[in-house]
Amino acid sequence: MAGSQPRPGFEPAPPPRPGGIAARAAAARAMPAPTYLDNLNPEQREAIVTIDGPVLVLAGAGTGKTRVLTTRIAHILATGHARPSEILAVTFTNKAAREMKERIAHLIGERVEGMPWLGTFHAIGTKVLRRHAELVGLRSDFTILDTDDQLRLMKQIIQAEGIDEKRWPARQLASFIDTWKNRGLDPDNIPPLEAKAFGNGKGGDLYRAYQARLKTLNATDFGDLLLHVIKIWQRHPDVLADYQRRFRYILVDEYQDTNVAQYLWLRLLAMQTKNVCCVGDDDQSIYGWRGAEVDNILRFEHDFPGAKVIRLERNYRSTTHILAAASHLIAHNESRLGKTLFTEKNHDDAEKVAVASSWDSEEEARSISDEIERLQRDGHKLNEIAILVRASFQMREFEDRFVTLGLPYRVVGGPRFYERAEIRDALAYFRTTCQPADDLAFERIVNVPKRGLGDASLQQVHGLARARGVPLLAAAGLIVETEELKPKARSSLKGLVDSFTRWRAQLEHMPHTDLAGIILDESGYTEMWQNDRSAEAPGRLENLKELLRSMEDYESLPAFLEHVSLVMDTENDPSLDAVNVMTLHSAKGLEFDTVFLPGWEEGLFPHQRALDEGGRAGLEEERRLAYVGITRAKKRAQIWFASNRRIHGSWQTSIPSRFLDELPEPHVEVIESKSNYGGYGRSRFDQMEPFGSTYATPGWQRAQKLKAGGRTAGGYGSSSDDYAQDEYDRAPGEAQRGRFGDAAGGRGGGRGGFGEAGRGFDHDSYRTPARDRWGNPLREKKLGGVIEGSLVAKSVSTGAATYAVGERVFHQKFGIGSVIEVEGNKLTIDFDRAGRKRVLDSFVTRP
DNA sequence: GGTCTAGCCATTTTT
DNA sequence: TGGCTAGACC
Repeated sequence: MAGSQPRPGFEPAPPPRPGGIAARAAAARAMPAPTYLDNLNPEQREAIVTIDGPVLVLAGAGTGKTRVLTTRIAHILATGHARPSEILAVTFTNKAAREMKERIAHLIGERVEGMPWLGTFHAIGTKVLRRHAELVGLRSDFTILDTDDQLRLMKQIIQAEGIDEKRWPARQLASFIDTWKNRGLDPDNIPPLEAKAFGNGKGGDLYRAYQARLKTLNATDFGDLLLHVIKIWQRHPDVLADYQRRFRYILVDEYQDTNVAQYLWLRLLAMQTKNVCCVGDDDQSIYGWRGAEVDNILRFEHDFPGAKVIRLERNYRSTTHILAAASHLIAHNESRLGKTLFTEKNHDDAEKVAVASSWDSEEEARSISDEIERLQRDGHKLNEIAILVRASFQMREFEDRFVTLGLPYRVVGGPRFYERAEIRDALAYFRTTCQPADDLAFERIVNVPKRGLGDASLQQVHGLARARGVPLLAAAGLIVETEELKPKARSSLKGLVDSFTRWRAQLEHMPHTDLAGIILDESGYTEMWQNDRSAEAPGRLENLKELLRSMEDYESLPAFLEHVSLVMDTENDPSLDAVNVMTLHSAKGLEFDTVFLPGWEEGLFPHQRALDEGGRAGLEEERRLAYVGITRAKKRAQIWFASNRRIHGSWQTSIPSRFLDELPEPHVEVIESKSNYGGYGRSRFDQMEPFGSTYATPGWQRAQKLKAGGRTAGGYGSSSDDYAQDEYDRAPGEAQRGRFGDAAGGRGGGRGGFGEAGRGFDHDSYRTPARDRWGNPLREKKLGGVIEGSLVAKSVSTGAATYAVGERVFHQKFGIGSVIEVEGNKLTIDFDRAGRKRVLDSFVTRP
């Protein structure tokens, strides 16, 4: 798990006696009766009890996947087949790992503490890599760069290669390299054609240069956490054998999301014992675009001959209608292993899956929030309601609406705590303190707060660092002893260098939380935000406090930094009752009583780009996304589409998603539009050109139906865009109304009018004005990048030339002069025009 | 070295 | 439409 400290050495497991008498006896004492096997269905039980040999568990949505995984672990432990430290359990997200830990703890008690190898691929990769870092030319205290650092590094490399940054943006290179790493390719074995596809054929070289830079920085990116480990295992069979022996049982969650690198990683480990259990659902593979290989799951039986495949199809989550809708839809996909979910519960009185339309996206937001208020009045918890969108821009209208209504909501996903500028700045200070060689961190904060250290000064430091082959901080330490920099820059840089020296000295002697506070205060960083008059400054200070608080859970600053680089998520406050707003992607694995699925329109869902770039495979992945969306619902699912949507600022007429017609009639109820605009397409309907008509046709039929029934309702004022009207609508005392059609008629019941508009508005707990989210995101400070091939670089001699007293030398800034004194690499020179100066030898040349 | 403005681009996201 | 970036300008 993340947060683990690098441990020196590798403790090999004592002689294993799987299922031995002693082991069983010990287990029997701790675990008198295996109650954990109660209340399981036959398939689940089989998936749990079949512990030897390869097993693939195809677990449909809501079939108890996590339960199987955790119980399986409990079973392995209880039967004495392995000890906690001999089980490797891999997940994709920290959240999943955390949940699994909790649930195992619940099952078997405290012994979960002894499961050191339960974690994400990356956390486990880090742990392995720290033990063997030297085998790939790193030190065990390497840093893990995040995407922001990577990008800056790539920018520097692109510049250094003299490539036009505009034509070849660093982002694109980052995505190339990411893709290569996902596929387990290092610079030496990328396909030549791909290597040439970037930067005038220099793609491969840039990748190589990037890796080289990482090594000198003693750093890795996320991909390396897997790749380096694969390399180590491939090149050092003895090391691999150690791990193969250690991990008697391997479990993998969300197997459909593994990429090639992760697959290779797993295969190396599992080769020996073959006790590998992969749990996944090919129908929920929605991460193909970031390298996930559905093939891994489709090929499992081929890769592990004799594998047992167990299907979990008994669904415990949703009603018959919801399951039928989802199943019918997903059956339109061709590449799948095939599963059919069913439920044994009787849902006679359950609601059918609702399909509704609106005139535009604004009305969609209004209608859905009306419906949510209705549910709330009927006693439903907001926490049990979710709005799942395809793309995050769709959230805005909902947020606006919720703010207007004072309806509590939370955005799940979104910008994360550790990605906020102030948090990253603070972390950069801590990183530089712990890791004086962390140039990227140093660069980030060298002029934050402003210290008058701009590009020009930084270039000097960079030039020297490169010439000497030392980190920036060290170079800064050297340069401030000279007169290279302007006096102002020099003294402020000296101040910073001295501070870091001081903080570093305190690292050992002071509680790390105290030190962190001192660093932020002494550096002037806290003060910078205190003096900032902008609206977000208080929030940022609060975030910094929160950062210091969260540090208390870790034993040292380095331990905390490791945690941060691997765990980028923050928990939402579940105690607050609020509507959940998120993308379909981030909804995977969650469930809610009621799910709203807005924006089912061609081009948005399925997304045009998925179709353009992915063809049929792209369409199928979109369909799986739809499947994921529907199966999140326990009791109620409502699908919406708007006839008009604003895209990139201009209004566009849209066609209902083809997925709508892939739903089964008997389980779907078409809901009348409440809008007095007339539901789908009164006027627009006739205007619509059959563009993309092959796709449009199916949706057409649905559109006709909706048109037929779409104009009836229209409560008063429901169509008003007018804010005042809106508030008026909210006056109490409106009569009962039917389920959907007249929801807008008045939001009377529960919430009053004006006075309560802000009720439950807790600024700390959920997002307030939508502006905050969209108008004020993480503005990063721009720091001077590295300038290669600049004037400075030219004036820097590469070797450490030595000069003799009396020798004539040339300095870029001060001109010609005579060496007066030589003290190591520091020269005192009488310049003909500039007078006597102390400079570093690498800044002068022989004329 | 900081601020202003024109031009570009615009799914999905974890580690 | 609007947010972000790079480069011009003060």
